[in-house]
Amino acid sequence: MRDAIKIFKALSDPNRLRILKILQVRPLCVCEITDILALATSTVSKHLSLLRDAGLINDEKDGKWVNYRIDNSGWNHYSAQILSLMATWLNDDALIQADRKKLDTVDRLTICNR
Amino acid sequence: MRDAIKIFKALSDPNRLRILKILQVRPLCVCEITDILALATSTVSKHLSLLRDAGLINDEKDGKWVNYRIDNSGWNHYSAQILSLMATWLNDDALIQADRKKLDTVDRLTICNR
DNA sequence: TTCCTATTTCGTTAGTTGGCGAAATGTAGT
DNA sequence: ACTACATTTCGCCAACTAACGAAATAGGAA
Repeated sequence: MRDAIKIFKALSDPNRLRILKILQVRPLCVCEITDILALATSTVSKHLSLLRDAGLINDEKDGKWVNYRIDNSGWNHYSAQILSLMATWLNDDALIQADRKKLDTVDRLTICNR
Repeated sequence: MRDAIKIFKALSDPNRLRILKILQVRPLCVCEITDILALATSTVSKHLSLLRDAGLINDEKDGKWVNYRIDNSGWNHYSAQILSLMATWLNDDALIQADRKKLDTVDRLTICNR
């Protein structure tokens, strides 16, 4: 039951939903996500941690960046099924669409180190 | 997005998951659920309210009882899909199984008014 | 080795949530 | 109309959570 609760809690916050929806498009580093969501880096880092601990995303070091992406391993028994649902959900949501539009221009080489 | 958040929040609590899992078996009144979960009536009522507001269950007056049951109307855009998932989830969970076993003996005619 | 950058962790604050008991409400039965 | 019963709402409390800034950590580049 704890694995299911973890997933539901992870998805109970609007900003964490936004993170998941933009990561569906492509992998991103913390400061790119920070830029898109306009939150503090520390807040984003914590949100990412909760999503990762729930089995919904994973991370990978890439030079000086840590890239986060959707985790399709399914190590959390329930995550694959939820991720399948989430792929179809909220794609018409105005805020999600606005976030995704920012993906066109977000670029770690220009926004990090600010 | 608020409808999705409502559902995820509703399912983020172990006791609310338990309520949903026993209601999958059959409709129940508040005092039957109260007996199975061993919580205060007021607590159960509040949990039921959250599940109902999320579109996962509905209620119906039945004499002096209010019966709650799974809501298959799908008025919350996302609830049908989550309910389909939940039908297969957690059925092996020991606590859920124990709760469901109590369904064999719970009887509003003997437990209410105590 | 040192410096710089990206990220994570920590500490604090304000707001939210799950539990309870008490009070209020709804209504069936007499 | 009154009583009894089932439920809901309210008020309180303790625990939890999302936000931030500061400090600590990780590690790449020079």
